[in-house]
Amino acid sequence: MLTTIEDRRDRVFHALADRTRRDILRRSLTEEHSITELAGAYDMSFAAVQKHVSVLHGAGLLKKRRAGRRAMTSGDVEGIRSAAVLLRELEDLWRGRIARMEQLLEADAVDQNSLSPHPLKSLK
Amino acid sequence: MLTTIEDRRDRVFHALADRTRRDILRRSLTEEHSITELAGAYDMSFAAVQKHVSVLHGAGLLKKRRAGRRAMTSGDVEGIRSAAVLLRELEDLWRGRIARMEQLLEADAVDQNSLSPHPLKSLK
DNA sequence: TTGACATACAACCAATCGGTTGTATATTGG
DNA sequence: CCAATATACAACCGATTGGTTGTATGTCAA
Repeated sequence: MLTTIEDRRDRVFHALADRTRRDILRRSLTEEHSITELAGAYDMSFAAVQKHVSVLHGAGLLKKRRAGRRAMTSGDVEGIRSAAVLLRELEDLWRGRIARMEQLLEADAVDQNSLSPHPLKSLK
Repeated sequence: MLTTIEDRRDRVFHALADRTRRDILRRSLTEEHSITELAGAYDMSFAAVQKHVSVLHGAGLLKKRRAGRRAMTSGDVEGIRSAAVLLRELEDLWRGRIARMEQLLEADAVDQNSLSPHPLKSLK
């Protein structure tokens, strides 16, 4: 099964796109919980919470550990960091645009007689 | 329309959970594009790309501007930051830095606004 | 040993998602 | 003016999502 960076990003952001899962993640980051414990906090069935835990686990946001008959879940901060890395990359891209705009403004200040359309559209 | 913080987080992470939308966002963060320009980059219909742009716009990740018959889109970094803020909060939770504050917040868990991260199980 | 408990998982369902095609409307260039 | 262009939007479709119930299995405690 070839799972790419983009596949994992899909899964991480999808897992974070549900408030129940975000809440489960919050609880699991502060302390370890069994699924039954977690299920007691929400107005839904045990199986539904179990599925949410499974989605978080599949995204690498939760770690699971067996303790007798209980399945203990705790947060895995690496998955969160992988999402933060992408957001940081996007912000850097945006900052790069600002840098380019400043460069263009300097260029325009030097060459004010150019009648040609703006050279930004030349990509692709 | 009562759109809470958690509603917006749902929309932001959902918008980011699709690689085509992430790519549109990357392009729009570096420079402004019309929807037709964007659509030319992907192996799908104009309408499909139009929907992706709409999802990104609804999540506050894209700004739209009318230029004659063209709809120009550019990235809005504030939406990205709002996602980054949540991730940072989760990391802080993991470090246990605001565990004590969490306890304080549990005192008024009745409050349904943004401070309550999840609609708690109904206590009838 | 034997219920009661905790989990796993399958089957099912309505709603949403990501895509399509088709149609309508506004704007532009020649 | 008029044809080409750019967008908007509705209707539809198969797949996925988020939930349910039901069943099976392993583990603990009395």
